[in-house]
Amino acid sequence: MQSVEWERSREELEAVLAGTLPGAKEIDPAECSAGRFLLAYSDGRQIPAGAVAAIPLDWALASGFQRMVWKELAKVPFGETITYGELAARCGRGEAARAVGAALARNPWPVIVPCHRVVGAGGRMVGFGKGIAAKRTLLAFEKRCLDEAAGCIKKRQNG
DNA sequence: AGAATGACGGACC
DNA sequence: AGGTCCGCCATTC
Repeated sequence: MQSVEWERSREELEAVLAGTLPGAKEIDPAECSAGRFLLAYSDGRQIPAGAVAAIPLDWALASGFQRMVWKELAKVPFGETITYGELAARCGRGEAARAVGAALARNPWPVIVPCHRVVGAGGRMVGFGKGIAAKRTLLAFEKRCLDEAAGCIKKRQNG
Protein backbone atom coordinates (compact mmCIF):
# COMPACT_ATOMS: atom_id res chain seq x y z
CA MET A 1 0.00 0.00 0.00
CA GLN A 2 1.37 3.39 -1.01
CA SER A 3 -0.48 6.08 0.89
CA VAL A 4 -3.54 7.29 2.78
CA GLU A 5 -5.27 10.39 1.43
CA TRP A 6 -8.33 12.21 2.60
CA GLU A 7 -10.16 15.40 1.66
CA ARG A 8 -13.28 17.21 2.72
CA SER A 9 -15.38 15.93 -0.14
CA ARG A 10 -15.40 13.17 -2.69
CA GLU A 11 -14.83 15.73 -5.43
CA GLU A 12 -11.71 17.10 -3.79
CA LEU A 13 -10.41 13.62 -3.16
CA GLU A 14 -10.88 12.61 -6.76
CA ALA A 15 -9.11 15.76 -7.88
CA VAL A 16 -6.12 14.89 -5.70
CA LEU A 17 -6.13 11.28 -6.83
CA ALA A 18 -6.23 12.32 -10.45
CA GLY A 19 -2.86 13.92 -9.85
CA THR A 20 -1.19 11.30 -7.65
CA LEU A 21 -2.75 8.07 -8.88
CA PRO A 22 -4.20 8.65 -12.35
CA GLY A 23 -6.45 5.82 -13.47
CA ALA A 24 -6.97 4.45 -9.96
CA LYS A 25 -9.91 2.09 -9.64
CA GLU A 26 -12.38 2.08 -6.80
CA ILE A 27 -12.85 -1.06 -4.73
CA ASP A 28 -14.93 -2.11 -1.75
CA PRO A 29 -13.04 -1.16 1.42
CA ALA A 30 -13.95 -4.53 2.90
CA GLU A 31 -11.84 -6.18 0.22
CA CYS A 32 -8.48 -5.01 1.54
CA SER A 33 -6.84 -5.02 4.94
CA ALA A 34 -6.22 -1.27 4.96
CA GLY A 35 -9.86 -0.64 4.05
CA ARG A 36 -11.07 -2.91 6.83
CA PHE A 37 -8.72 -1.19 9.24
CA LEU A 38 -10.12 2.23 8.37
CA LEU A 39 -13.71 1.02 8.49
CA ALA A 40 -13.13 -0.36 11.96
CA TYR A 41 -11.38 2.82 13.00
CA SER A 42 -14.16 5.13 11.88
CA ASP A 43 -16.54 2.76 13.61
CA GLY A 44 -14.82 3.64 16.86
CA ARG A 45 -13.46 0.18 17.47
CA GLN A 46 -10.22 0.17 19.42
CA ILE A 47 -7.90 -1.52 17.00
CA PRO A 48 -5.00 -3.38 18.65
CA ALA A 49 -1.65 -1.85 17.76
CA GLY A 50 -0.48 -5.12 16.26
CA ALA A 51 -3.12 -4.90 13.54
CA VAL A 52 -0.96 -2.51 11.55
CA ALA A 53 1.49 -5.32 10.89
CA ALA A 54 -1.19 -7.14 8.88
CA ILE A 55 -1.41 -4.30 6.37
CA PRO A 56 1.01 -4.55 3.44
CA LEU A 57 2.57 -1.10 3.77
CA ASP A 58 5.22 -0.31 1.19
CA TRP A 59 8.34 0.68 3.11
CA ALA A 60 10.56 0.77 0.05
CA LEU A 61 10.95 4.54 -0.07
CA ALA A 62 11.53 5.01 3.64
CA SER A 63 14.96 5.79 5.04
CA GLY A 64 16.23 3.67 7.91
CA PHE A 65 15.38 6.34 10.41
CA GLN A 66 11.90 6.92 9.03
CA ARG A 67 11.16 3.22 9.06
CA MET A 68 12.23 3.04 12.69
CA VAL A 69 10.10 6.03 13.68
CA TRP A 70 7.02 4.85 11.83
CA LYS A 71 7.25 1.29 13.13
CA GLU A 72 7.81 2.46 16.67
CA LEU A 73 4.88 4.85 16.40
CA ALA A 74 2.63 2.04 15.21
CA LYS A 75 2.98 0.52 18.68
CA VAL A 76 1.31 3.47 20.38
CA PRO A 77 -2.19 2.30 21.35
CA PHE A 78 -5.52 3.78 20.30
CA GLY A 79 -6.40 6.79 22.42
CA GLU A 80 -2.93 7.31 23.85
CA THR A 81 -0.43 10.00 22.99
CA ILE A 82 3.35 10.19 22.93
CA THR A 83 5.81 13.05 22.76
CA TYR A 84 8.17 13.70 19.84
CA GLY A 85 11.03 13.40 22.31
CA GLU A 86 9.76 10.17 23.83
CA LEU A 87 9.29 8.67 20.39
CA ALA A 88 12.84 9.69 19.54
CA ALA A 89 14.04 8.00 22.72
CA ARG A 90 12.24 4.79 21.82
CA CYS A 91 14.13 4.84 18.55
CA GLY A 92 17.37 5.09 20.45
CA ARG A 93 17.91 8.74 19.45
CA GLY A 94 16.92 10.71 22.50
CA GLU A 95 18.06 14.05 21.08
CA ALA A 96 16.36 13.65 17.72
CA ALA A 97 12.90 14.98 18.57
CA ARG A 98 13.11 17.45 15.75
CA ALA A 99 14.16 14.84 13.23
CA VAL A 100 11.22 12.72 14.39
CA GLY A 101 8.96 15.61 13.45
CA ALA A 102 10.51 15.67 10.01
CA ALA A 103 9.96 11.92 9.64
CA LEU A 104 6.33 12.19 10.72
CA ALA A 105 5.73 14.98 8.23
CA ARG A 106 6.48 12.41 5.54
CA ASN A 107 4.34 9.62 6.97
CA PRO A 108 2.62 8.13 3.91
CA TRP A 109 -0.15 6.46 5.94
CA PRO A 110 -1.71 8.88 8.42
CA VAL A 111 -4.29 7.31 10.76
CA ILE A 112 -2.97 3.81 10.05
CA VAL A 113 0.45 4.85 11.30
CA PRO A 114 -0.98 7.13 14.00
CA CYS A 115 1.08 10.28 13.68
CA HIS A 116 -1.84 12.24 15.16
CA ARG A 117 -0.96 10.66 18.53
CA VAL A 118 2.37 12.47 18.66
CA VAL A 119 2.15 15.69 20.65
CA GLY A 120 4.65 18.30 21.77
CA ALA A 121 6.41 18.24 25.11
CA GLY A 122 3.95 18.73 27.96
CA GLY A 123 1.01 17.72 25.77
CA ARG A 124 1.27 20.86 23.64
CA MET A 125 -0.61 20.61 20.36
CA VAL A 126 1.75 21.15 17.48
CA GLY A 127 2.02 20.30 13.83
CA PHE A 128 0.02 18.02 11.60
CA GLY A 129 -0.01 17.82 7.84
CA LYS A 130 -3.76 18.18 7.62
CA GLY A 131 -3.86 20.89 10.26
CA ILE A 132 -4.02 21.06 14.03
CA ALA A 133 -7.80 20.99 13.94
CA ALA A 134 -7.79 17.60 12.23
CA LYS A 135 -5.32 16.32 14.79
CA ARG A 136 -7.54 17.50 17.63
CA THR A 137 -10.57 15.90 16.04
CA LEU A 138 -8.86 12.53 15.75
CA LEU A 139 -7.58 12.61 19.33
CA ALA A 140 -10.95 13.74 20.67
CA PHE A 141 -12.63 10.96 18.73
CA GLU A 142 -10.34 8.34 20.21
CA LYS A 143 -10.75 9.71 23.70
CA ARG A 144 -14.52 9.66 23.34
CA CYS A 145 -14.40 6.04 22.22
CA LEU A 146 -12.34 5.13 25.26
CA ASP A 147 -14.67 7.01 27.58
CA GLU A 148 -17.70 5.29 26.12
CA ALA A 149 -16.04 1.91 26.45
CA ALA A 150 -15.15 2.67 30.07
CA GLY A 151 -18.73 3.75 30.67
CA CYS A 152 -20.02 0.44 29.36
CA ILE A 153 -17.81 -1.53 31.70
CA LYS A 154 -18.80 0.56 34.66
CA LYS A 155 -22.44 0.19 33.81
CA ARG A 156 -22.05 -3.56 33.63
CA GLN A 157 -20.27 -3.66 36.96
CA ASN A 158 -22.99 -1.62 38.57
CA GLY A 159 -25.69 -3.85 37.46
C1' DA B 1 30.59 18.78 0.89
C1' DG B 2 28.08 22.54 3.02
C1' DA B 3 24.13 25.14 3.92
C1' DA B 4 19.37 25.40 4.63
C1' DT B 5 15.17 23.34 6.51
C1' DG B 6 11.66 21.81 9.79
C1' DA B 7 5.13 18.59 12.89
C1' DC B 8 11.25 19.76 18.66
C1' DG B 9 12.68 21.20 23.30
C1' DG B 10 14.37 23.99 26.70
C1' DA B 11 16.06 28.48 28.38
C1' DC B 12 15.10 33.16 29.04
C1' DC B 13 12.81 37.41 28.77
C1' DA C 1 0.92 33.53 28.03
C1' DG C 2 3.65 34.71 24.14
C1' DG C 3 8.00 35.59 21.61
C1' DT C 4 13.06 34.94 20.63
C1' DC C 5 17.22 32.36 20.59
C1' DC C 6 19.85 28.37 20.24
C1' DG C 7 21.28 23.42 20.25
C1' DC C 8 19.72 19.05 18.02
C1' DC C 9 19.30 15.78 14.01
C1' DA C 10 17.88 13.51 9.58
C1' DT C 11 16.93 15.25 4.96
C1' DT C 12 17.18 17.92 1.01
C1' DC C 13 19.08 21.03 -2.34
